[in-house]
Amino acid sequence: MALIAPDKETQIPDIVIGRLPVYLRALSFMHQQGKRTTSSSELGRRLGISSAQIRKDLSHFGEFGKQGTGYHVQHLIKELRLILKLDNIWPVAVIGAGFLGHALASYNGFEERGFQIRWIFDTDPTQIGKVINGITIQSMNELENTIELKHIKIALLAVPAVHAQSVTDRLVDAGVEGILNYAPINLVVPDHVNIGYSDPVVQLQHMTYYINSDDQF
Amino acid sequence: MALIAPDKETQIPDIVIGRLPVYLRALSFMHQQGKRTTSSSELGRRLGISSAQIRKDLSHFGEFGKQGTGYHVQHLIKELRLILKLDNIWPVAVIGAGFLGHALASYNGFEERGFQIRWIFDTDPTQIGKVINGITIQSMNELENTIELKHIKIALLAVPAVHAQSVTDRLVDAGVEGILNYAPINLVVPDHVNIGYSDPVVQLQHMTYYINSDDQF
DNA sequence: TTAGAATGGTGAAATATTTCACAGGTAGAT
DNA sequence: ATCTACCTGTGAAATATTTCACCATTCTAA
Repeated sequence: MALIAPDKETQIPDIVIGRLPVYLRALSFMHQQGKRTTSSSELGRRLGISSAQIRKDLSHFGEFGKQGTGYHVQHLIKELRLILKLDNIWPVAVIGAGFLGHALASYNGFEERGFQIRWIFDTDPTQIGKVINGITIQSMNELENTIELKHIKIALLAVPAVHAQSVTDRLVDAGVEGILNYAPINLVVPDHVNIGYSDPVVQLQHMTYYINSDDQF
Repeated sequence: MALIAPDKETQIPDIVIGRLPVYLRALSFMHQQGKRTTSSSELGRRLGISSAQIRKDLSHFGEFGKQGTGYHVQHLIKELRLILKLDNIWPVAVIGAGFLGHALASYNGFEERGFQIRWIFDTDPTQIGKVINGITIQSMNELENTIELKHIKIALLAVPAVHAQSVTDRLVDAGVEGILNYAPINLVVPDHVNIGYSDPVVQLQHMTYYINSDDQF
């Protein structure tokens, strides 16, 4: 009956959301360099994106710039962090303590960007109990208990492809809502669970389409 | 003068190219499972993509299916490999022998999908000469020479963010045309160079937008 | 004070991408 | 033979996304 759609699902496009972390990363870089302000055109130049797109993207969330001046770097960073729910540190679990799991647990770039690796799980009895970067490798037997007890929402999945789906099912059942999957396989999950994929081969295969393989060698 | 555009830049959308490796991965999985044929709807169900999209995507390259029957898995795999130029193995260099470089060099999933890690470079004198998975770590001093001599086209960039751009410039000058960048920074490269990004934090920050951080803890 | 250059926000237009829906075509069961 | 259930490939329609183009505003310098 309403003349205007009552609560029209004014959803912000996912593709827009996906660019925000990239903007945030570039802005943080600028901030580190001591830059106080920037503009959509400068940001766009750095990222290979049109200035109009940046302005349009940001306009979904409010008005953060000033005409003639541009954006205050620190302020925009703060706003983006808020939008992306990065105002608190997200505790993260790594599943799988192979080479990749080790690399992830050893990487110190998470904390300043909103995440902290706090748990590592593995099945291998010879790995369990070892300490990586201050974190003790736990048995997969403790997976569900720990997730539920600690309210773990985010996991990095670094197990062999054959186990990826079954481990995912366990994570989801226990309450995990975001999984970054490093196994080269597509995961099936309920709608409310967010999956990110990181398969280097998929990205390389995308590139090779555009590269001429000169058969000389 | 031609009535019909002579050679109209009938470019296939990049977004389509980007899905082909995912199709290929799923088809290879099916093949491993012993499946001989599949259909766009089955594939779509597995990947969370509409069947129409899969058919439309493939139709850019030819007619690979049969009405009523679907697609012959092995045949479609072969066609996709050809399209993506995966009929030969691409030799790949890893730049940076930290934890991540180690993990990449140690990963044995590249070869069966078209790539082989053949070189690893690092600046650290205590690392140079060490062998990872059969590959000897070389000095960055040899970077340009080796790239030119071996016609290296693809590199995995696993160096600290502060060095990522300068190393990229060196790679590009030496002839590399595809870079998968693991550093959390945007790279500026000439048009003919393909860049892929792999920054776990960017993907996690994308997810957190959709996850409720119940402040209970 | 004014002129000029730079910039953000934003409807409207232009493109790009996805989905629809259907004309064939296939295979298996009866 | 015929019926039924499935398929693909595809033009057309529907959506989604990006770009355009311009007004209002801000800052700097003369």
